[in-house]
Amino acid sequence: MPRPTQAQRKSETRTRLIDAAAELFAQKGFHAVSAEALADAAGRTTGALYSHFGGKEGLLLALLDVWKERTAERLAGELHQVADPGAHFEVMWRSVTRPADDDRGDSWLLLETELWLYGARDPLVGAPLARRYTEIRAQLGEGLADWAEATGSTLPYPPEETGALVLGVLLGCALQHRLEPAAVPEELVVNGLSGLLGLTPGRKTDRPRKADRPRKADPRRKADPS
Amino acid sequence: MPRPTQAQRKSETRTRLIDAAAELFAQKGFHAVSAEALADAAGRTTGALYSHFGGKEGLLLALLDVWKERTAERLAGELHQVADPGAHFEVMWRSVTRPADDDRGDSWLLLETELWLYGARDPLVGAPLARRYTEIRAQLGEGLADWAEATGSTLPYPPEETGALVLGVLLGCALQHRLEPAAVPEELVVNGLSGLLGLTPGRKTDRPRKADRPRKADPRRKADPS
DNA sequence: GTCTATACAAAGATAGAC
DNA sequence: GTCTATCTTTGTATAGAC
Repeated sequence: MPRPTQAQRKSETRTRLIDAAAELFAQKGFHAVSAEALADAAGRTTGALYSHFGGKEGLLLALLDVWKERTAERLAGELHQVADPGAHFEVMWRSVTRPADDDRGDSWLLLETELWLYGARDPLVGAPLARRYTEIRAQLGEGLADWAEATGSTLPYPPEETGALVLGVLLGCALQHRLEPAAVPEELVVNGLSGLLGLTPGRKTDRPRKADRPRKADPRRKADPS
Repeated sequence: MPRPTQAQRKSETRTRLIDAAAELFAQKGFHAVSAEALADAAGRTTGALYSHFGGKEGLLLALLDVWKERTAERLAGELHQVADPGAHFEVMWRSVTRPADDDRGDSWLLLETELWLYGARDPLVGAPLARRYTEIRAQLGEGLADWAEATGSTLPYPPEETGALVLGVLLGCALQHRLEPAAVPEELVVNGLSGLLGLTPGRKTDRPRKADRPRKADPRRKADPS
């Protein structure tokens, strides 16, 4: 870009600031990041930040919009290859727990939680955030319903509710995984999701749904508190 | 208490500050609460806060300890009546989503998330927090394993992993519920948890699991069996 | 549209009196 | 142990030059 126009520079500044916000909000949290730190990370100054977004909160809202789009794209991409749900869940789980591959690798869960927390306290953020979650549930649930329809199987819940449960497991397990990875092995989550939807857990192969009970691991050697 | 001793007053101040911290950290978030606001809410001044805890962070750590105990007690209390898991899950779900009954009513999820977020960023908080989650998983899993043993049924996963999945569903669904309560009805969570553990879902309503289910993209209101 | 400089407010933290 | 008073740092936000 030898000659960036004004419009280009403006757009570039917006992007830079939003990216910096995604990074820093995830890493340190909204309130722990100063406007100056954001501007610095974006290679600009606070003046530019205020000019574009009116302040930190405006930047957060803009970030939320971008975040919405990115999530939609990512989900659509991952849901596109409609393999069996087992491999499917594996991909989703990894996309939620991946260490630091791309920019929103490990930060993803942190930013997600940061946004949730902010949204739970401030309706101005909570409303669009709630809409976003609804869209995720819908995409997730309809993807699975499509798969079920294609394979002739049936899901035990309607699509939106299926999406809620799947998203719930992924989120809740990811939170635990972040603090103690060993406590939530990938296989457990994948099997759990399969079992949740009435598919046979522990069996990613073409096993009929209730033919055999899941591998009832029988390590009953825990302390007996009686 | 006509004559509070020094020790009593000291203990009282600690308690007051910790309670205020639980309340305010949940409501506004750690960084959004000033030391003065905490002291005010506790009926003390910042001097007392620094004297007791050395600062806001020390107060957070103390709060985490208390939080651990309270969670353990609460879980133990709720797990004690070993009815069937269905009613069991119902109680747990309600304890996680209750509006504002007692002090840690609605605030519970907020504070929980706030602590998680802080812990994910700061190992000093993350380590004890991780231990706490491990204990919760253990209590949860062993309670269910006990029940399974008592009724002769078998769980598809070992106790700790069962606890991880159950806690995951509860947390992940609670996060969604907070933003959009209608999207995560209680029945869905209870049925989901039952299905997850290999128990028959849909048990609360004596309706067979595949009774009627709206097709994908069917805007018809789903049959709400209640 | 962006930068420099700065006014203004708020928070963290401490010293010393009681 | 607790309070009052205060010091220092940090952050928000804006005004005006380029």
